[in-house]
Amino acid sequence: MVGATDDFVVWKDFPKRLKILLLQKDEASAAETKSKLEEMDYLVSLYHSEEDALEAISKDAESFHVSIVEVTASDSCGTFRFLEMAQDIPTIVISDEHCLSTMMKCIALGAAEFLQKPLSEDKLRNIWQHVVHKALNAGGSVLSKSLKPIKDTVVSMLRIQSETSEHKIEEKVTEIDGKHGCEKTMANDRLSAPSTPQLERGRFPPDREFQDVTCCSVAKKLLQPRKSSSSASKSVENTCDNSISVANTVDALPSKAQHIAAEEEVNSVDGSKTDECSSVKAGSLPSNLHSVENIESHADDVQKKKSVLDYSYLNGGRNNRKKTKVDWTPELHRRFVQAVEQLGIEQAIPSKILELMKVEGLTRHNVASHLQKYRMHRRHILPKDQDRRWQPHRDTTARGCISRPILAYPPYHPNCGAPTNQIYPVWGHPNYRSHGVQMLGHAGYAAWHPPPQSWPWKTYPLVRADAWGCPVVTQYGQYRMSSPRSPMSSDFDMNGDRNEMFRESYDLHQVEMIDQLVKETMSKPWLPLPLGLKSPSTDVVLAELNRQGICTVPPATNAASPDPNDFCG
DNA sequence: AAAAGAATAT
DNA sequence: GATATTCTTT
Repeated sequence: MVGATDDFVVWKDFPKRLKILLLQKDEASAAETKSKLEEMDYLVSLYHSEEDALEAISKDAESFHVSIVEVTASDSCGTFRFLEMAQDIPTIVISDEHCLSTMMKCIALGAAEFLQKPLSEDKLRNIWQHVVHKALNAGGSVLSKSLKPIKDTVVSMLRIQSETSEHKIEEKVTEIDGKHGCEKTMANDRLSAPSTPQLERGRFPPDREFQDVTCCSVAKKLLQPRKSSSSASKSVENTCDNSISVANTVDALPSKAQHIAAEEEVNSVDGSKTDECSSVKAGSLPSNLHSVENIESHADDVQKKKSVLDYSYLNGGRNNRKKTKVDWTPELHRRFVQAVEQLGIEQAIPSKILELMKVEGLTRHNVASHLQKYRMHRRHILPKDQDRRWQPHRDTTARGCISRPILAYPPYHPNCGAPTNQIYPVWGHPNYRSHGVQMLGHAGYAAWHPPPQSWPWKTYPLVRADAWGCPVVTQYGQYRMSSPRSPMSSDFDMNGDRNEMFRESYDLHQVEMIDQLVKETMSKPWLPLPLGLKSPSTDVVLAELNRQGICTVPPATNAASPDPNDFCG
């Protein structure tokens, strides 16, 4: 729990005592604004000149949560300058002006909002939203002291809400503002603007999807399930419906009984458990599969990332009686396999698997069905593999494969913490293609993503984690003579950025061992290759020789080359 | 009765 | 072919 390590400070009566910098030259109206704000329990520091205001900011960036500055026809430059300088503080511009270009300029310079005078109470009251917005957008490391409690507060409130509604927090948050009795959306991590249509703030990173949520109706519209495409995009795009998401923590999942009770219901008739659109949900589940905490630690990431196990079924709400198919995405399958491995073959029964998987909304039937397929597939695949596995690769007497640690692993690691496919990561099939699911999990798992229409356990090129927990090295992808790196690391490279997480948790020891194995093998070419090591194909050898400037090859070299497709002799 | 597993339907 | 559903067995 992230919150457990950090000090989790909740702002009890937020937004009271929010610190506001007020920059207004006209003394009379400044006093008026100030008193209005103070009535709402905001703490106001009034300045009459940009210099003073800027100085105050520069002295201590933490002094203010939000600033309100007035722009006038006669002096807009000062305001612009302030906006430029005060990029770190949400700034609301107020004005008598109705000049569109002035408004534009202010917004372009980063103003959070442009409010036209006279300032109504409502307009002022809601300025806190900008602070929340800021707090949620600030990355964890950048989060200032003054914003931290606000973020914590928001998280806390959302958590309460989520618990109340018995829902996982998803990435869309509605009903933040009960006062207006309408739904505001935090879709893509933003709060809608308080009072006037809000333009995208120039200071936000440009990669954010522009989503101009300006009023309740729009927000609601955005949250409408897209009914027409129930089968087309069943996977991750929608959140207003039943979702199979990770029941991440015990507290998020009140009781096992409830979980099991819920199991068979989620997809059935009554949607009462899942009051979908008003639910508070948090996506962004990186590999560790936590939910609420991610609001804290990844609030800035929340917007784009989709829960890896966010199986959102269109139309899955109360009206839809038809069960929707479970999309056994790689992540879901990975959890399945992990559960199966953890249980061992004898104990791997649907109910237990389901329990271990901790995937909300998934039913025992779903698991049973998948298990059936899984077993059938295994039955089909395994005999071959076993043959292959025990088939001697040339001469195994000299370099028995069994003595190689990497080649002979205990078939099953109960509760070892790291699932076998984490220890023996595999990577994607060259044809690997994610169908729209952003793989946030362990990169090793990413490779479990079955290439379309195929099961993952038979397609990855390097290491095959046995479906029942006995990973077997079957084939090395590329053998590079010039750089005797571990074949794993060479494949890392091909895997791009997914490797970051992978690298992190991958057991370096294994890599070293393989590295050593490869080195040894290369240094003693007269010995037979250990099982799992494959001699380089003719093409690779020729290419490498060519690369090294050797263009003529004696015929004998060619003749000795094995069939590139035959990895085990 | 409930769960698992197999067979069958979609 | 993948998954749901139904049937049969435990």
